[in-house]
Amino acid sequence: MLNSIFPITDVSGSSASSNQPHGHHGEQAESQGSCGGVKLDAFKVACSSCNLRELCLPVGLTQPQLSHLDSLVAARRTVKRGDALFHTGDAFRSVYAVRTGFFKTRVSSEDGRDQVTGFQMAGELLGLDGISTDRHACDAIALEDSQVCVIPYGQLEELSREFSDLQHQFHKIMSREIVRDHGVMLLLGSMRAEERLAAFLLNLTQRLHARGFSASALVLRMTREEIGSYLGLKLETVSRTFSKFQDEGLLEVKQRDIRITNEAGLRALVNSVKG
Amino acid sequence: MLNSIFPITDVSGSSASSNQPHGHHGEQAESQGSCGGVKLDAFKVACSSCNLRELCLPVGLTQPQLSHLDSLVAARRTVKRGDALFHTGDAFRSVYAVRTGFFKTRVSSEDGRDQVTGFQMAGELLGLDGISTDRHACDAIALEDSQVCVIPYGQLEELSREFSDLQHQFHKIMSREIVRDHGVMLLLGSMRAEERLAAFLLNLTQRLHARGFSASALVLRMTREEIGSYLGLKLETVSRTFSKFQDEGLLEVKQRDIRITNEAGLRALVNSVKG
DNA sequence: CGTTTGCTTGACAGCATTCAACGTTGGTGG
DNA sequence: CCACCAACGTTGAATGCTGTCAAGCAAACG
Repeated sequence: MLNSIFPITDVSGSSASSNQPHGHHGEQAESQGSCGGVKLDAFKVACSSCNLRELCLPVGLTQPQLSHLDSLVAARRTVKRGDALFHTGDAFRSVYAVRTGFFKTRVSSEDGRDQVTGFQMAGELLGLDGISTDRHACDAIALEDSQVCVIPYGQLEELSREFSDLQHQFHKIMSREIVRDHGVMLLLGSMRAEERLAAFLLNLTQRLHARGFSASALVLRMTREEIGSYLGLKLETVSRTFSKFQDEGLLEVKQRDIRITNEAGLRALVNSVKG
Repeated sequence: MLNSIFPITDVSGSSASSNQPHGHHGEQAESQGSCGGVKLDAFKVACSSCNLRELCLPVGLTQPQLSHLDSLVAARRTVKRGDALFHTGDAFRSVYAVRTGFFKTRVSSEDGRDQVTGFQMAGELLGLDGISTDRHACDAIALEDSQVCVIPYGQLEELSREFSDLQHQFHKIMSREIVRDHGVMLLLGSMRAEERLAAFLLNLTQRLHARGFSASALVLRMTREEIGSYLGLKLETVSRTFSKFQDEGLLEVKQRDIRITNEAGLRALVNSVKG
């Protein structure tokens, strides 16, 4: 039933309504060092043995290349739910690969409005915005207790000068983010509330499915307000649209537990949206 | 009056309503070869002597590095107004630097809607979306007769393995595109029509100013519909908003000729939007 | 167990869209 | 040179989707 590309450690057991892990707290008891006030896990977990390597930066690398990458990704960092991995304006030194947990990124305008620009899950990279000006251009906030691999950017550039495969994979990841952003523009610029939410749910389940989770049941890690911000809607509209989908038999909605009961119906609302 | 960072050849003379060049047709009479049905200019114009080098890929490179880049950017391509530089699905082989002219990029959903994702002017790069899947993920359409430098992507990766400065500059350009896209998301997700159009105009004039044009007078290269698509509005709304700005004394609008008469007033409408 | 935070729902208002008509511009060919 | 046509732009009136404001409920947290 689980079409696992790789086994996630400890998928939280027997819950029928969701097969997403709710915590991954087990590993965090490892010995931790500290560096500049942020907690860093001293234990090094090699990319070469990481179960996310088929979704993350190492895609397509050979074993020898992987061992070089291992020496680069020297530290992991734990970020508690609600805390920021980085803030707008922070000096940019590293990009981060989500190892466990869930993040949002958001940008803010001077007059206080803000916009969620993405949600990141295991294997996805954070911080690419910082290359442009050597300072981060958004906030990255953990939506649950999370762990990231710290990838010092200077060393990444260095290593990707040595290995064209790594270089190309890194470029692909940046390019994919651009393509994804354009898909979001299409969504924000031309879709109505129902279409936006349907596209959002299909995108989430597709990504979860690629990580071995159910394609039909999911637990939202974000609030209605955060969904609304991402989709350019108010939280009330998001809530109403969830209720509407439920009335129409497309979903079962219990707060953050969502079960898709008519995927074709959702798809019919969208017909598009890449990324 | 013209705060030129560099002199653009032949800024079209004495027009009071605009100091943007309307064509740059002069150079296109050069001898041209052909390659796969597309016109390629045989004349090689070196990056090292290009007046756009401070805005384009070569930013920050030394003379020796520049001469290497020169050997890479071997061809220029002419694209007539209305024609595509590339289409969605085309094989990705090169990125392109706009030399003269003006482009739009757009993505399309399966059900026919499309969204303009950006407008590109001299010195800006096109085609970065293609790295992700080896196929272009959008259409790039010339909004006026234009000329681009063809930068074979494989060779660019190669050369950027050799020169870290080039590598870093290329990464910066990709990152900047990501940051810009996030700014557009903020615009689409949280701003009202007036704010969107004000932000759009300020962004355009800022970029034109960086290229030596007036910060207050501009000629729009795109239709109301294209502006609307970019801003997530209908063309009627764009038109109405232009009229409203004119009534309020912020602009003088004569079809595509725009003169900003109260920049502070425009700025007050926005207070934000990067990119 | 109470407080806070998040979610749902209703009534109403407002901004942008839709539909429609008319005006303007630039190119083409008589 | 002028007429005509097509594409583009402007404006009005009415509709509708989403936002706003408000109230009540549910869940999470200490």
